[in-house]
Amino acid sequence: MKPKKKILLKDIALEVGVSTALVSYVLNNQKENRIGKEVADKIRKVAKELNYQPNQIAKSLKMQKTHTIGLIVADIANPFSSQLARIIEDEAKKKGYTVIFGSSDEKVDKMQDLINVLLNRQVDGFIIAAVEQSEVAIEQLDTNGVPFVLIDRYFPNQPFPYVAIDNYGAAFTAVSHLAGRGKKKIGLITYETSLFHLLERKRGYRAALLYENLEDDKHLVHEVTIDSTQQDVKQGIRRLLLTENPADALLFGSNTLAMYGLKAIRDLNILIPEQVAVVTFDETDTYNLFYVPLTYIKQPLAEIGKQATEALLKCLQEHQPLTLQVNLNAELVVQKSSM
Amino acid sequence: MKPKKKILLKDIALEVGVSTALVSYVLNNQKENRIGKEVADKIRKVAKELNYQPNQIAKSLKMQKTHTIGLIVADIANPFSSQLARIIEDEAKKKGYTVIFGSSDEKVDKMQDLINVLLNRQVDGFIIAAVEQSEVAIEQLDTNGVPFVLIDRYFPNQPFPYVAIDNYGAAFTAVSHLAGRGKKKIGLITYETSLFHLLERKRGYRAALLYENLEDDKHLVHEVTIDSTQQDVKQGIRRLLLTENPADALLFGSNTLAMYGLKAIRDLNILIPEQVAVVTFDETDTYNLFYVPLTYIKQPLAEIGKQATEALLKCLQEHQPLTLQVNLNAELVVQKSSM
DNA sequence: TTAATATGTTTAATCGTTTAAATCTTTTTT
DNA sequence: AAAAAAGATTTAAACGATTAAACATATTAA
Repeated sequence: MKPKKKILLKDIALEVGVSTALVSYVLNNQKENRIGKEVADKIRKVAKELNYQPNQIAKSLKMQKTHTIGLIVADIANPFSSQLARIIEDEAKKKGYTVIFGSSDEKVDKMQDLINVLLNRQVDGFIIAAVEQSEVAIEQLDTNGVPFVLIDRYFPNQPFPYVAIDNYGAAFTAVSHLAGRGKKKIGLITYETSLFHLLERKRGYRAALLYENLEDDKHLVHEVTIDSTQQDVKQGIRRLLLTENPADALLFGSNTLAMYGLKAIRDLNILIPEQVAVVTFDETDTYNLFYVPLTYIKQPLAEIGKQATEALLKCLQEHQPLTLQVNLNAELVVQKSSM
Repeated sequence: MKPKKKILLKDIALEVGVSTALVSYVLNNQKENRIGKEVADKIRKVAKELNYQPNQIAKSLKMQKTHTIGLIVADIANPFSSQLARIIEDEAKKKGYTVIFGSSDEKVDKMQDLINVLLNRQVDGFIIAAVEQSEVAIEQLDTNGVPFVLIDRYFPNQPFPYVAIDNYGAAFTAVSHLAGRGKKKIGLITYETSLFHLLERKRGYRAALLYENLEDDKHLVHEVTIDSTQQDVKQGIRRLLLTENPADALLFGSNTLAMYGLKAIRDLNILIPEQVAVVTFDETDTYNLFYVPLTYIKQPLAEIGKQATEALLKCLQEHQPLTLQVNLNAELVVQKSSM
């Protein structure tokens, strides 16, 4: 119950009968050749005996490094975010870093707020899934010399480091695949947003339609706001499928959209793939357990998380400038929903 | 590019022409009645102009409080964990705390390691989903006077604070429900573990069988190790369902088990609920999108996360001893899989 | 008028580390 | 034998905040 006394450098110094400086040098393996072998051993022994655990806060203050990185995602409860978080956690731990996270809920001000809080806590760098309208916030980080890597989302005309996928290519491949299966009216359900990665998905979708000589009808695209609900998506499904000339295939722009959309499709008793073929972005367990296994665009989350973390930590440790701008390939996993 | 100079208390003091002490007093609203109105205003104005952001590390060192809590879950990538994480994040933020998380992968040594790392970082307290064999580690926290609250899992014979559900009752209700639907051979797929919450589920299952006058056959229970895979669970499904006298209902002890189990059931072309009724612990979106909506035991995650966080922070802020031991009720959401 | 009190601000120690510079010893070189 | 070099350790100043205690000065009380 009574907080046990924390062992400090001072305690070891006292026990061994030397100065704290010497203890510090020894425990950090510095000035190795200058320090007496016996004293060094004694210090190490006592440190172990007393189970000395350095106070990282004090260390951080002095060293101006916290060995902490800030992770800002849209919503840690979303599997896409939490899977990335797990990878980043592991990668960070390997290098002795810990992760503080926060969810922005796709709101700039929440994101800005998180950045501020984490900066006050002196995180050494950030990994950020940037939200709409957050370019200024990111720019500010950049001008202030705070190291960061963007993941998933990025800004096309900015030199900011990022790791993402080739969203254009992924959407293009998906639509081509559907066209190859004889689909003529391929719909897209996505967000009404200026987020570049989503625009790219739309651009890929359009380009593929053009390439495949398919109709690029405005009515085949349904956009919902980024914080929309089950109902809003259901509305879109109705619009695209319950009409005299319905879409014969659908591409969902995110896992959440697919989630809502599939629920709506099932509730409306529309059959996949007989009545409508379906392809979606992102992978969730759901897609394999759905009554018909779903064709999906599998993002290389492990690769994204790893590259982002590695680059950031390398920058932090070796003081190199961050320059990576990576677009990884996403894999189209073809299952029954688009056959 | 060049790190912009961070504004310190000293800078404000210099600008206003007073001591840092005074600045600190003003910005922390201390000694209010003792401080000259004009100076105070000037200090506040300059602080705002220079956009002063206090260095939390320095503050933490001095105050011996980091306003950070450590969250240890089994795996942040698991929706169960990440949903809890989100709630805890929000609750913590409300009170000005941030969260550092780590995944234990159900391993004691990883958990112990995380505790050590986070303690070194001087987290003020912990929220922990304890793993098997971790009683000693938790006891140690307790004797060292480190505040913590356990979630989901807990130790029955220990006075440690926790927030969990009534696992016995939940399992009992689920099995009763199945019995009420006329099921006679109700199987259980769970982990081979000494984790109390899982034992409670098994106990609830058994008690309900007894209560309903149903056979309590060892062959109806299949246990897999806590780090088992899809294959191991499939094995269990085979054992319980592909036999001359198969189970006519199944209760899954966790979301991961259900995930694996359902995949196996589908792959084996066994029909739910015609051939086997299914109820599972935990909620995931999957369960609603599965070809037949699943009956599941819905844990009040928001309530768990909130109560745990609130209690912990209250303890931290008001220095009250932590005593809560809460078992919340879980709700059985009946859907088609058990009809 | 002097002492006591109230008001406003500063001084300086502190939190637990790190580390450049100083100090003291011993050994080597000349 | 003195000077220089090498070896071992300590001193003391940081890091950026907080805060008890000290210090002025102005006001009130006696």
